[in-house]
Amino acid sequence: MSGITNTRGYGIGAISRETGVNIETIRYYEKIALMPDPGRTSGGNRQYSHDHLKRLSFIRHSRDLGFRIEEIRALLSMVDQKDVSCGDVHRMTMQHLGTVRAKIAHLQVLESALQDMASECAKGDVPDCPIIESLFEMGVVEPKA
Amino acid sequence: MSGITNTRGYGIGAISRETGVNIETIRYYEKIALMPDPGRTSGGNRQYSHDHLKRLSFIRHSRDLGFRIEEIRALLSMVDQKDVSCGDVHRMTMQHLGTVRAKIAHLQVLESALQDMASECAKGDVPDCPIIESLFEMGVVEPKA
DNA sequence: CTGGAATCTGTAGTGGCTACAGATGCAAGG
DNA sequence: CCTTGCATCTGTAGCCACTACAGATTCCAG
Repeated sequence: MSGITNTRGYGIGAISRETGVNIETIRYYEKIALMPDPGRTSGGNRQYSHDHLKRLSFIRHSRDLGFRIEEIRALLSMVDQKDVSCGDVHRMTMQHLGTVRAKIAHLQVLESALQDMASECAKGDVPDCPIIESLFEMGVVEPKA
Repeated sequence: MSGITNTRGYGIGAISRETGVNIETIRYYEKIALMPDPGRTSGGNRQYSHDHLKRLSFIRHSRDLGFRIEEIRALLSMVDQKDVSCGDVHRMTMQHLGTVRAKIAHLQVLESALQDMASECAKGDVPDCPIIESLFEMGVVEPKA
C-alpha cells in the first residue's frame, strides 16, 4: 500500500463499464458540462473519483427514466447546491410523468389506428391495398381556421 | 376563365395550408427526393399539381402514424411502381405496430417507476429527497459478463 | 408602378449521442 | 530497456427529421 494515495481512481473505460455509459458519451457529458472535468494522469488520460462514478450513475438512471439532459442538469444543480427541495424535485418528476403519460396516450391512438388499418387488409397480392388507400384517403387536412 | 390552363396549380404556401405540412419541410422532402421536383413559374416559384398534393397528404398521414421517412419511401416506391403487394404493406404495418407497442410497453415501465418514486416523496422542504436518493442508489449497473 | 407579402437558396442549429481518423499513452512480457 | 498492442486522446462529421434564420428575388393587388 502506497503511503500517499492508494486508490488512483478509475480510467474512462472503467467507469464506462461500471455505469454502462458509453465512453464517447462520457466525454460528451464532460463537454456539455454535465460531468465536471476529471483529473488527468501525467500523460493526459482522464482519472475519475468515486464521486464522479456516483454522479454518472445518477445521470444514467435519470436518462433511463427518460429525463432530458436539461432536466438532469437542473436536478444535479439542486444536488450540488445542497438546496434540494423535495417539493421542486417532486414537481419535476410529476411533470415528467405527465409527459410520459401523454406519450403513452398518443402512441395508443396510433396503435389502434394501425390495428384498424391492418385488420382491413386481406394481405393478399391484390393491387388495391386498403392500407395504402386509407393513407391516401384520410382526407386532406382542413386548415385550422 | 383563361383558354389555356385554367388551374395553375398550387404554390408552396397553398399545399402547406392544405396538408398542414410546413413550407420548410416540403422543401426538405424535395431535397431528400421524397417529393418529386415540382414545376416552376417563369420566376422560379414552385408550382404543385393535385398529384403532388395527394402524395404530400400521404406522407403527412404516414408521419402522423409514426412511420419513418425511409418506411414511407418504401411505401411510396411500391405505389409508384404500381407493384403494391398488399402482403408487403401489411408486413410493414405490422412491424411498425410492433415498434409502437414496444414503445408503449417501455414507457409504461417508466411510468410506474416514476409513479413509485413520486409516491415515496413527502414533497416537503426536507433536504433528504427520496427521489434524488433513489436516482443515486439504483445501484451501480453490473457489467454484462 | 409600387409596396408588402410570399417565396427563393443556402447554411446552421436542434437533441443526444455515435463513429470515425490519426495521434498518443500505458502496462505487461521478453 | 524495449516492444507490442490495447486504451485513450482530440477533433470533426454524421445520424434523424426537421426548424430557423439571412439576404435576395418574385408575385400580385391596389
